Parts: sequence; C-alpha cells; structure tokens
Amino acid sequence: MTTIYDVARRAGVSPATVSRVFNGTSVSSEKVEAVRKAAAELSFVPNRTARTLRRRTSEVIALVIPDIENPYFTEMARGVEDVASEAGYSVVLCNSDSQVEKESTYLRIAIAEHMSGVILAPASDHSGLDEVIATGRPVVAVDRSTGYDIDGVVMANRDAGRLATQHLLESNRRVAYIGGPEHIETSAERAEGWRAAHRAAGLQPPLDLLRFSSFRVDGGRLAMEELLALPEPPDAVVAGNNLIGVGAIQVLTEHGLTPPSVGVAVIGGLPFTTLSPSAVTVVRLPARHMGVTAAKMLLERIRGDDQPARTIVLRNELQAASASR
Amino acid sequence: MTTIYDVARRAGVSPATVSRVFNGTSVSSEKVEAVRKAAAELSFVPNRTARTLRRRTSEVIALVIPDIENPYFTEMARGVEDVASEAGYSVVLCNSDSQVEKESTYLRIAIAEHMSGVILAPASDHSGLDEVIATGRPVVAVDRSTGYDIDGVVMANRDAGRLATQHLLESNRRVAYIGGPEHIETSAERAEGWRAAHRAAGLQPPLDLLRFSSFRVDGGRLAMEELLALPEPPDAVVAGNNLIGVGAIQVLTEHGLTPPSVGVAVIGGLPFTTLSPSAVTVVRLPARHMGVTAAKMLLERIRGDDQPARTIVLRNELQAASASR
DNA sequence: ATGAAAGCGCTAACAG
DNA sequence: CTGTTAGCGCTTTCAT
Repeated sequence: MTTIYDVARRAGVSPATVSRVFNGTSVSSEKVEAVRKAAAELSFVPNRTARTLRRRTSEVIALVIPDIENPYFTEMARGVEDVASEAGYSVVLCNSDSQVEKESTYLRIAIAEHMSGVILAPASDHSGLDEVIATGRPVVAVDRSTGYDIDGVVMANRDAGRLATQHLLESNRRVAYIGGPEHIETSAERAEGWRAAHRAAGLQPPLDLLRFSSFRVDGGRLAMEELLALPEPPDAVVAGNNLIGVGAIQVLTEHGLTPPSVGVAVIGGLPFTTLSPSAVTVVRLPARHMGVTAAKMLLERIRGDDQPARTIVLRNELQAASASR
Repeated sequence: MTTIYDVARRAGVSPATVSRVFNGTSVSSEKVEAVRKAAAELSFVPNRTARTLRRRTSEVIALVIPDIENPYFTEMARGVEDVASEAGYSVVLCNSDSQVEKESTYLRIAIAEHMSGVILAPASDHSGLDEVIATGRPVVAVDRSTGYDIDGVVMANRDAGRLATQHLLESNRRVAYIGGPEHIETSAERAEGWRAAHRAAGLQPPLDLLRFSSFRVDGGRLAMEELLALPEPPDAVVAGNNLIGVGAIQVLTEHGLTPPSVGVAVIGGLPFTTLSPSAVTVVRLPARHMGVTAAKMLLERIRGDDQPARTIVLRNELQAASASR
C-alpha cells in the first residue's frame, strides 16, 4: 500500500504538499504536476480511513430503511443517492428489516465510522436515536416521525387515506381499509383518513371492514381473504401501501374479482403493475421526492445550518381509475 | 467522543486491556467486569476508523449492483446481507446505475475504506477491477462474468432462454425474444438459448422477432410495440428479464392482448405481479441464492482460502403457464 | 494476564 | 507557497 510519504519522496516534496494536492488547497502548479505524476506512477489511492480518523468525519451518509425489497423505499433511496452523489457524498444503504435491533446496529456503525449524517426511515416509534444525536451528527427522519426534535419528511398520510376512500365512496357502498401494523404511524394515519372520509360523507365508518396486517404482500393477501369471507363483503378496498395493494389484488383476481369489478385504491401505487391504469385508483406518494428533500435537508445540516428542526409534509396526488363499480 | 483511554482510566486498567476486552482476548473476569461497567457509564462506542487504520481491514463488504430499483438485484442483496451479517460483516450497497464510471468510484471507495471484499454485478464487460485485485482484496462477480480470473456466480442463461422458448414453441408458431443490450452477456446468452430452442425444434430462428433493448420496463414496452407493429406479429414472446416482462405485458394489455391470449414467458419472473400464475410462463432465477452463494464464496476468500478461482452456475426452474394459446 | 509504547496514513496548525 | 510536527483512537508486539 503506497502512502503520501512514498508519493512525496518520488515527487521531491513534503507529505503535506501531497495532502494539499489531494485536498485542493493552494500548491504551485509545477508541484501539483509532479505530485500527480508520482501518484499515478505508484497508483496511489489515498487512505480514507486515515483521513477520516484525522478529520473526524467522512463524506459518507447512512440511509437506513426497513425493507430493501420494497420499491417505495428503493425509489426513495434513488432520490437520496442522486442528491448526495451530486454533492460528493457516498450513500451506504442499510436494511433494518423493520427490526429496532438491526437498526441500532447500523446507527452504531454510522457513529463508529464517523459518517457525516444519517437518513432514517424508523422501524418503530421506539427507534433509539439518542446515541447518534448525542454525537452531534445530523439525522433526518423520513416516512415516519420519531419523537425526537429532528428534521423530518413525511407524506400527507391522513390525506392520502381520505382521498382514496372519498373517491371509492363515490361509486361504492362498502369500502374496506387494509393497513400495516396499527402501531405504525403511517398505517394509523391513513386509516384515520379512511374514517374521516366516511364521516365527511355522513356515514358511520364500517369498522368490520377495517383491517391491520403487515406492510407486505402476504399481509394484503391475508386481510383480503378475511374480508371476502365476511357475510357482507366489501365492494371496494383501500390498500394502505403498495405491497398490500399487490396482495389484495392477487386475492381478488384469484376470486374472479379483478378490478374494477371490485373498487381498489392503492396508497403509494402499484409497483411494476401490468394492470390497465384505468382499473385501479392510486394515490401517488412522491417517494423519490421524499428522498431528495431529506438528502437536501441533511446536507444543509452537515454544512452547519442550525435553524430549529423542521418537518416537511409532502402532498400527494390522486390518479383516479375511470370508474370503479 | 470517549476513547479507550477514558474507559481505561475509569476502570483503573490500561488502554490495552480495554482493547482486549472489546476484542475477546484473555483478560481476568474482574477486569472485564470493570471495563464493561466503565464503558457503559461513558456510553463508549469503539472508533472503527481507528481500528481499521490500525488493522488495515474492516468487517465491511461492498455490494455493487447496476440497478437498485430492480427487484432481481434487491433480492440478491438480501441473500448477501443475510449471510454476511450472520458472519458479523456489514454490507454497504452501492448503485452503479450501469455506469462503469460510478462503478469504479465505488470500487475505489472500497479500497480506500479498507473493506474486506467486494461482490460486484458488473456494469459492463469493461469493468475495471485491476486496482481492487491489485490490493489483494477478494472480489466475487455475480450475474455476469468479468474476464478476470476471479470467483463468480452466474445463472444458466442460455438454458433459461432455451427452456422458455421451448415451452412457448409447444403451442405457438412465432415466438419473439426481447433482451437487454446485446453487448451484455446475460442478454446475449439468453438470446442464444432462444436461437437454440428454435434449431432444436427444426426451425429457423425468426430473426425479425429478435429485439435487443434495455433491461428496463420502457425497454420492454418499446420493443413490444415494435413487434406488434410488424406485418406478421408474434403470437408469443420471451422477455429477457423481469422488467422487460413487465413492459411487454403492459403493452400487450393495452392492445387487448392480455396473456395468455398471447404467450408470454419471462426470464426471472414478474415482480409483484397481480396476474394469475397460470397466465404467464416463468423461468425462475434464484436471485437470493445467487447472493447467498456469492457471499459464502467471498467469506471463504476473506478467511484466506486460495484455491483456484471457481465459477458457479445456478440452475433455474421452469414454471409453466397452464397453456398459452 | 497486563502495561508501555510504537505506529497505522493522514491532516492541520504553526513556522518560515 | 511549503515543510515540520504532533496527534486522531486503536491494536499489537514486547516486556514484565
């Protein structure tokens, strides 16, 4: 492994000069030249570990998400990455698998590796951020809020639930809701939108049609099966996220009830869908934009911005199916 | 930031002893106790940067993939992660976006950060691995081969193309193939399988039905549109990967040709599909298994195994649609 | 089993 | 503009 000392010797300068060349501070152009040449000949790669140890920070940010296989989060990751790499930061993606324990392992790694900051989609409302925050490193929460006084970017979840439900209520009588775990904020808020839409239409929310499962395909499947087995099954359903939507539609299709023969609205959109866009109503959640926004906020903090913590709520957009009937 | 010196002072031992406690070498149990207590009280987090600088290696492996939004690669990532974290390694996921340049940036980071090894799904056959390999760090190639003498795990691509095509030829006359870019190995090999299946059936491969586009949804869409515009359009199509499959089926559906009214076989499977499993033939590519295998190979190398480079070819499995007609 | 001490490779004062 | 020098926090001989 060649070091700045090797390069310095070969270029006939001091190690400090070599360092300066690689960090863009003022060095005479001839020495810059000599150093670059020597570095190339030795195929010198600066040792980031040493640099980080010395500087006590590295141009890396951690992005911790609960499910790397969910396109909602990978879309968000793209947004983060685009902004970060534009600014010269690398992103390391960590998959917490919705486990608080794995999450804290990664947070601890972020500290131990002196990363500049972290963007966290919390696995739970019990996510432990104390340690990271104590180090003074900026943290931005995405998708869900944390209970800590930090920046955040969230979707207008209650709104999303309300919009979706409202639209279905225009042509359906019994509109069900399938969410993720009840204790997860996004899930509860979207359900609250479902309730609100009913009340706004002068209806009692049909609580027998309210289901909390998991934010995964099998969660949607399970709940949809249950709903269809009801004495008086729903004639429409709001899916609390993309994967639940997939599961619910799978089950409907298997029962010969392909949308729009049953009304379906999906909060977040159907990933890689092959259904006609007119068959299913979608409340688009701007996942990429969420990532972009979070990354920008984080970069501002890294650069020293210390205004009070902000929470940005992203608006979403209804893409109605032609008619669900 | 508290250091081992702070902990040492508080526990009344030397820094070396603190280090030993955190690295599991022989220390009397009473001192272990004292150190643990002091560390907890100071909420000490060992500084990995310093450790890595000193040890010249870190328990992190890099996983570089061309498209983080493709479920095929995230499924693979899960496999890698499960094996790695089981063995005490963290995985940092890097998205090369199919660009050789971004890819080398990440490879250089892997070197500069002293990561233990890298698993790479090469963006191209021009991927530059010389620098990493020169450092002696193990590299395992996945999905595509590299031209370097290193371990690799690939799918039986030619076979996959052959199986899919063969199956469609049982009930269809004109079977098209839509692949990714022709210069990408996986793409070319699967196309070769398509040719082989035709020849095996005593047919001339209908080259007017062979299309190379991109490995993305829009690639599938574009090519499918072209195929449908043909004077004599195909009555079946093999999609060269999952996203092409999605795009092709979208277009078919828009034209009122929902499978199985046109025969469709997708190499790799349809992510989050809501279609009936009997409508589309799938050649399952064991992506997770690929990740698991690659991670295991990498760990062996990290542990010092120096047998000659191996390439493992993973077999895949046909899941036939009931009948494409 | 434990401590003292010498670096790992780099950056950042500080001088000049 | 450039060189000298003192660490960043940890691990690892080498003694004891």
